[in-house]
Formats: sequence, structure tokens, C-alpha cells
Amino acid sequence: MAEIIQISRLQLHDQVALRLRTMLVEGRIAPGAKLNERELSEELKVSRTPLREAIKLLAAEGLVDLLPNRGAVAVKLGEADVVDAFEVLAGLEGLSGELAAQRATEAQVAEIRARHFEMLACHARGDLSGYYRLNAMIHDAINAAAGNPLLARTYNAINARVQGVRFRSNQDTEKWKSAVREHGRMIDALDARDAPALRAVMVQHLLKKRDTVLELMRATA
Amino acid sequence: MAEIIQISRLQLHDQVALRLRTMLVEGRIAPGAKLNERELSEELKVSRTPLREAIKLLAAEGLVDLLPNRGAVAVKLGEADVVDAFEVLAGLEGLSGELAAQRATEAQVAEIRARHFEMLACHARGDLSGYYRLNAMIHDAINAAAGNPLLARTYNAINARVQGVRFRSNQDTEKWKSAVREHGRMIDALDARDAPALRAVMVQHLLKKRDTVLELMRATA
DNA sequence: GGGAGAATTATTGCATGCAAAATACAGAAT
DNA sequence: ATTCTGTATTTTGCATGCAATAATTCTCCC
Repeated sequence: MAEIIQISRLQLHDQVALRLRTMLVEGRIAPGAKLNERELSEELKVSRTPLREAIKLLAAEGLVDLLPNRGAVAVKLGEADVVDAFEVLAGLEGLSGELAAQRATEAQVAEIRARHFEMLACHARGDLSGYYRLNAMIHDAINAAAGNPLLARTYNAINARVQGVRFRSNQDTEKWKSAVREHGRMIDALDARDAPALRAVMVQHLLKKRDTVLELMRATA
Repeated sequence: MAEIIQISRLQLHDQVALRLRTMLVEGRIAPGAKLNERELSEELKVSRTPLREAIKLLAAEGLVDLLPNRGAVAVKLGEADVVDAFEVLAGLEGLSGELAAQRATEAQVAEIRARHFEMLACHARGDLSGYYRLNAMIHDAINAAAGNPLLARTYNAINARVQGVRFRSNQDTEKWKSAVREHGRMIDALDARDAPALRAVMVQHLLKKRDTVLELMRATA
């Protein structure tokens, strides 16, 4: 209940930021496209003031570039940007894994393990979107278990930048299988409370994902 | 010249954000204090619109908290917040060191070494503010040498949160000497291109700084 | 036909105005 | 005296208006 009230009480600029964010991540606003304030304010049925505030927020998150006196454009990620983003994400996830292995409660470990099996089920069924959903949940849970909200927030902010390309890079069967195996090793390391191992496997996992994304970028370009 | 034009061309909301940021970091706006829009707009001689945009930016950076329909308050860092921030900073600096050891050009290494000696000079003279300035320059240079602009930006954003407490924690002679020794080991590791060593010493350095800051917080509280 | 320059249009950036929410306050009831 | 309640004031949040900058179109000249 409280949740619903919270959501309905979201201020206009936050609602707008939310909608714009998904539009950007899902590619409904194409990379490189200009964000016209009048058009968007009509489409979203809000005045320009909250819209502009939302755009400033997205600029801080790195989802749009702000050109003085010329408005905002959706960022178009080059290979270098993707490499940089994954480098930072790998560092953050590695830290997250290290901390989670040390700090996770048994209940948290059990929950992560359960999600892991649900994810295996999605993999078995070939349910990619379910897999992605569970995958994100597991990573969120690990971030939560790490017990550092700032780390989680920072990770999510940077992840949002590459979410678009991540999400379009539907990996092939072989890569998928290998990603699942890596997830298995994550669970093992977490069970064993082996912090360096969990760090290593999470970093490795992300670097592999980076390569997949880069391959896709090169293929489509 | 271009710099000056750039600066004068800074949009109003960016100028306001800049001024507010320093006011927050330097404690001219006390932690926990409310940011009254009318007061601030009169003090900074701007209308509420760019002021509000600037406040939103600072909220994204984590320097102020936004309470719906009740405005913004300067964040008051608890011990947990400081611990979290330094944990993330240590992770990022560790990564930065690791990459810098691999990627720095000889010219960059030389420049960092030169700055290091200038810093030693400040230490010898007991010039704390010069020391801090050089210290920050060295860390920026290492971030630059790491060759990941996103990493540098992320580091700076999180560093801004704790800049206030960092900067007030004037360490005693013994701690200062030990910090200088650690910096020496950084230069050695960078010279030797020993990435794991540079990572380790930078993480260590930051964790020590964290302890110093925590001591000060406990002492003043 | 093509290009340089000027006028027009569109768009952004900032200021102001207005309504809704929150806070402060005064008085009454317990 | 304290707490509750209704009102007044303040303050925030959003919409709109206006000026300045950039984009576009049109005209004139080559």
C-alpha cells in the first residue's frame, strides 16, 4: 500500500525522468536524436519546467548530452564508451561480490540461490526475457547483500548507460550456456564465502558480457 | 582564452550548481540545513528556475536530499555513509591505480613523479594546504593515466560527498608522515608498472584516510 | 544553378505567476 | 499546561511568458 502511495506521490519531474529513461534505454528515442522540449512536453502532457528538470537529471546520469543553448541529445555510445563503462562496472561488481561473500546473511544467500535455480529454469525453457529479469534480480540481491547502498546506487547509475546495448545483445546459445555456468560458479563462491573467488568470477562475467556487446556493436555498425 | 570563454559561457544553472557545491563542501551551508529557494535565489541573484535545476543536480550527486514538497536539505553524513563512500572510493581508486600502472605513458609517470616531489616539499615545509592541492593533482593525474574518463568522473562525484569531512580532518604529524610514505610506495609501484601493488597501496591509503576521518567524526561528535 | 547574407521562424534559457502543499500560529477544549 | 484544531503564512511545484540564441528560409547577386 505504502508503495502505491509513494508511486502516485512521485513528483512530476521524477515521473517524467522515469518515462524518458525507459524511452532512452529501450531505444524509443534513438541514440543521437534531439530531445525537443515542446514536442516532449506535449507528448508527456507536462509543462516544460518539470521536463527540463528531468532532462537535467538524465544528463547527470549520462543518458543524454546537454549542448548549451541547443538542448539535449540522446547519447550515442561509441566502443570506447562501452569499454569504459564495463571497466567501471566490473570494478564495482567485483567489489560488490567481495563484500557480499563476507557479509551476506544465510537468508540472503538462500534467496540468491533460489533465484539462481529459477534462472536455470528460464534457461532450460529458453525464456530469455525471464532469464534477464532473474539475472537482474540476482545482481540486485548481491548488491543488497554487499550492504553498501552507495555502491548499489553507483552501479545502477552506470549500468543504466549500457542497459540499452546490453539488452539488445541477445547472446547465442553457446554464450548463454557459458554465462549460466559462470553464474553457477558465483553461487559456489558465495556458498563457500570465498570473497576473492566471487570477485574474480563476477569481474570475468562482466568482461565477457562486454565482449558480447562489442561484437554486436561491430556487427550492426 | 577558450577556457575563459567557456567559463563565461557556463549556463546559469551550472554556475549556481558550482557555487552551491563549494558552499556545501566548505560547510558554508551546514549539514542538515534547509535550502530555502527564495533566500538562495536572492543571495545568488538568480531566479528560482535555474536554482531549482542546480539543486536537482546536486541531489543526483548526493550532496543534498530532496524531500517531496519540502525542498532540499544538505546531507548530513553519518558514520555509515562515510564508511560506504570510502569503500566505493577505495574500489575505484584501486581500479584506477591498476589501470594507470598498465597504461600510463612515460611522460605521465614523469609528471606524477614531479608532482610527488613537489608534494614532499610541501610536507617538509609543513604546508598543509599546498600538500592537499598537490595530493589532489596527483590523484587526478593517476585517474587521467588510467585512461577511463567515466571512472574519473565517477570517482570525483563520490569524492565530492566526503570532500567536506576529508578536508576538515587535518591529520596529526605521525599520520601525515605515514601518508607521505604510502605515496612514496605508490610512485615506486607506478615506476615498476606493478599494477597489483599500485592497487593495493591505493586501497590501503584510502582505508587509512577513512579511519582518520572516522576518528575525527567521533571526536567532534 | 549555386552560394552569401538577411529576415523569419523555432527553440532554448530564464523569470515570473499561480495553485497546492506544508509550516507556523492562535485559540479553545481537555 | 498541553494538545488539538482551524486559519494564516510561507514555501514548494508546476505552468506560462518573454528575451536571447540558434536554425531555417528566402532573397539577391554572381
